[in-house]
Amino acid sequence: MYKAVPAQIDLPAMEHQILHLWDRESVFERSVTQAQGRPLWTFYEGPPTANGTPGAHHVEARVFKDIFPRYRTMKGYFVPRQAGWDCHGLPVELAVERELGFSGKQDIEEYGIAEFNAKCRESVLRHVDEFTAMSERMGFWVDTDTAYWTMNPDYIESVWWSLKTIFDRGLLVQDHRVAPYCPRCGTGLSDHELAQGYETVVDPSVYVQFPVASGPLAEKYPGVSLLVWTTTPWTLVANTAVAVKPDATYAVVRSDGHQFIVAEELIAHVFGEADVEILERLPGTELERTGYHRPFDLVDIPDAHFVILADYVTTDDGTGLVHQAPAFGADDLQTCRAYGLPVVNPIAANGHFDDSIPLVGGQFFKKADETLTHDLKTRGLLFRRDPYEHSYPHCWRCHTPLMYYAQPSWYVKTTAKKDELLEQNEATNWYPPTIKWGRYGDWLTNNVDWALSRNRYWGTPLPIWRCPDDHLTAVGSLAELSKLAGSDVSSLDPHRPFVDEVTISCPTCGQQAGRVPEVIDCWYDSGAMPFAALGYPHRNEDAFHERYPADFICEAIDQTRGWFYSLMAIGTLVFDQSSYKNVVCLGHILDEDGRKMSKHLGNVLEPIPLMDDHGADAVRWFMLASGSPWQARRVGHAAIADVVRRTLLTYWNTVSFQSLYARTAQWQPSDGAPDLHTRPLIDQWLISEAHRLARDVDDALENFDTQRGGRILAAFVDDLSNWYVRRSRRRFWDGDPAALATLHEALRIVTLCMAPYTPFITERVWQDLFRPTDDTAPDSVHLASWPTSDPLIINDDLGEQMALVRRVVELGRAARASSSVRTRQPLSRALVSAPGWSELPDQLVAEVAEELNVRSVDPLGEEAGLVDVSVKPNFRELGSRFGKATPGIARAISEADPTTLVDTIRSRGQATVMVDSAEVEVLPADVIIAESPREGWAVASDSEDSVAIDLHIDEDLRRAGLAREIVRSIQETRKGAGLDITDRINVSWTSADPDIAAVFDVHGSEISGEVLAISLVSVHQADGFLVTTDLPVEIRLQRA
RNA sequence: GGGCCUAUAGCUCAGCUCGGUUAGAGCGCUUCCCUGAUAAGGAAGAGGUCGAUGGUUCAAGUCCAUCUAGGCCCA
Repeated sequence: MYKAVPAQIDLPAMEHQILHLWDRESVFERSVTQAQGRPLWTFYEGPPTANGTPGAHHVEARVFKDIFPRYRTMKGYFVPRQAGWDCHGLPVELAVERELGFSGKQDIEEYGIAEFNAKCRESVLRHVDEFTAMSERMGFWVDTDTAYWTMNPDYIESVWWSLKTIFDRGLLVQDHRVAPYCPRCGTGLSDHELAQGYETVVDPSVYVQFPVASGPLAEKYPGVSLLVWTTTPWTLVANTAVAVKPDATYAVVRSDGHQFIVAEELIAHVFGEADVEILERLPGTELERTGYHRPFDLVDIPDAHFVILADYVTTDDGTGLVHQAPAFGADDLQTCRAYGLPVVNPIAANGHFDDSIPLVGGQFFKKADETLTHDLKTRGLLFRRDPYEHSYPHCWRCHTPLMYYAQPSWYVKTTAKKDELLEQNEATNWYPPTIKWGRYGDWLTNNVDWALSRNRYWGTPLPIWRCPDDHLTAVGSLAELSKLAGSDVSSLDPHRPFVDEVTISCPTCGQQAGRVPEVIDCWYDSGAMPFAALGYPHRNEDAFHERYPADFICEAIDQTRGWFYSLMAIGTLVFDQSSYKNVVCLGHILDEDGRKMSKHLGNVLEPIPLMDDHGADAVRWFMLASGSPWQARRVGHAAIADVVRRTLLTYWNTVSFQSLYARTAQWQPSDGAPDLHTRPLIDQWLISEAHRLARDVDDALENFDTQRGGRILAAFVDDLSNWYVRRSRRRFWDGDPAALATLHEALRIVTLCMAPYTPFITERVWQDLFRPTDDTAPDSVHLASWPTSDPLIINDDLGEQMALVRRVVELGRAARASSSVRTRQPLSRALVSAPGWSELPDQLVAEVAEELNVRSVDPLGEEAGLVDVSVKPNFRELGSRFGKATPGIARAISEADPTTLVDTIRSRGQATVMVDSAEVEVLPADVIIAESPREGWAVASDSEDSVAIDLHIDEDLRRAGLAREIVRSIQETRKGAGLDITDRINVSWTSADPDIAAVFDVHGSEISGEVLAISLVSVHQADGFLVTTDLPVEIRLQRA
């Protein structure tokens, strides 16, 4: 027997019960272990940074990381799901710094690196628990027991091995470059970190006059100035040169009594409405070597301050003259080096101007903008100053504006492998596909070397040792290090500061070598997880080769330059093959107003409260099926509550309905049921649709399309509830085994198909309906296989016929609604005109009659003279045959007499119309024929179908309507009295109205049957429940 | 400045791959119906220049180009 399934359900409470069930019966573990030995389907879990608390966007990614492994497991694959935690990196350090109230690296060093790193480790452990709790609550099945931690020594050793491999290939090098640098964190940032942190800010943009000091122009135009534009006034202190575009035209102009040199194209941009007189035009090349007075004379920069040529200068913005500070710009450095100019950097590593510098000494670089601008103004050198809104890179975690800063750094030469990377990308399936050549491909095409090193503490130490003669030794494991060090360090914590204390003798020269001070970018850690998670190559060699590359990874779109890149880059560099084949790339989650969720705005949706409000299933369904996963989506309580109402509760109601009537009838699935072919057509239809469902959802998930699968599932649930159950209710009341068996099977299939989407409610249903009634059923829906779809059972013709039935019913309902006759009132007949109607089986015609409450439904065509015929051209057909002539022929068809045209086409199979005095043949397919009845009918039509209902009510019909009204009133009273649907009753009635007496006389047994009355007598009763009705009758009922 | 995405009803979104003459759904609103799934269900109504312009075509929400606005990413 089924378990009793209440109509009302508290979804979140039910989910907590299911969580206990899974835990008690180790369902997840069994779902994995029972699949061992089956074909492998590999999923890599991208490790969340164990820093801070999880948000709604984490839920999004995890829903997708869950559904496909569940689906593949049901499809017979072995899908190991190893969790992982990204432990290292700046975010963790920053959180700890905040906790300890530190303001920079100096504080950390005073505190002690060992102690600081111990705090970092603690912090990681704390946050991991929150992620684990969230994952469990949402039903994300991932194995946390075997989780990889990027801070574990095994993991670090694997990372070392890969770095040594890259080093040995000559692709890991140290270089001095201008790179983005966070002065607060005291470290450079890689390009993909840079990508995380662009913020729109308003900076002062200043136009500064640099008086010309030497060269021909100085003599010709005394007092003329170069007009230079910059958005980083602080770099003016280090001004070394001014660059111009060699092939651009520059102009000497006079405005307001002053003379300036500026790019001709930009005169209007610079001077606006002001009067400008052009004194001379000259190419950029002629400005070369023109000397000028620099704006600030604060630091010593010898042999500098003249105009140089550079191709990268543009005349799109500013003045066409670009200020050069080689310490603070990659382009600047390259250009100035070519002219042999010195590189002077007045700013210390902490981002503050050197104390010894006048005016700005000790100031933070950004803060100096104000001081310097003010000073320029006082000295009359500031031509103009505008606020300038642009996006400027900020540190992705601490939000400090970055400086481009010349610094030594270690690089992975990814540019040397660019072609291979592009090749690997070519072989990767992106969902959505546009990412491949769009966002990600574009990024790869513009690839720059990976700035790998960080001058920080809590990270994987760069495993390179250097001797006094600069011989470099890369070390691939602790065992290797032991050998080189001449002492056993195999149980050493490979983190700083311990590893820093290990010295080796240089294999080249024998001198003592120490480790370089840097740690590495934590994106490298996570990108190394395909092998490092298994400790490869030091351990698990077979497992690694089996599981590489992954069949599937999934993250949000912000990872294109993050994890998606680091995985592919490391895979390509180390194994010559990317580490994933399919990648699902999700859009961001926005708040209800379409804004990004952020702590600043206070619009962050906390995942656990959200799931405790609506249920994890609802949140999951929303993420998977509501809107397009690739697109940024708005999420809010209203949208999720809608999912519950529309999909989950409809499904649940159907289950509850089935349970109620199966239990009432003492029916169980093992009782057997009539052969499908002998069941009513609607049963055959439902089973056919269920098999179609299994096929189509399978296909959608095979193609990573959860949205399509969700749409199909939702449509099926709607069919199930609002058509099959609605139409078949009476059979359930009667305990018809065919109906019960049909709905049982349909529910089984839809439950299995929905299980990967909404694992909780489907598990509840499995436990209530399927597990108790089938000894062979697995203990959990998640231990079951995907339902097989039998192509022989899928009946397309029946599907189309049922679609027609539903279309006609809809029109019929509309027709009835347009009249003032209630649906409860039976009517004599409806007439239908629709293509395919005449072939419709009687059973389906009967469905229409019952649904519309009419005694017969007939084809409209039989009623000659009753109908108006209209003919419309079928453009699709005409267009393909007649092309340009289509409009004329269409007009001719519309203007022809429809009755004659249709008669001719029907009798002869074709007709002719006159177009420009030529005859054109019209075939049946060229026209759309619609028929509708004339006066006296309620009619509704759409393009091709129409339904007409005879509104004439005779005595018979009227009394049948009264009987229905009496039945309805009694049912209402039964319900109000709290009777069970199976309770039998005694009914008594009295009425002075002969009409009412006649109703009871003719319809008495029908009424009794409907309301489960064992007696129906005409006597006056004083007790019992009084039935409320507008009819002139007093009815009372009592429980029998 | 570059790349990508988006623009359809008051709101949230389908439809566009593959062009066809009445552009759909849900929510919300109004009216009505049904009621043995009932704190459900159904029907009707109001609500659309399918972002703009130009082009291709017999025919454009759909294809092409340009533009505008918003978003994401990069310079």
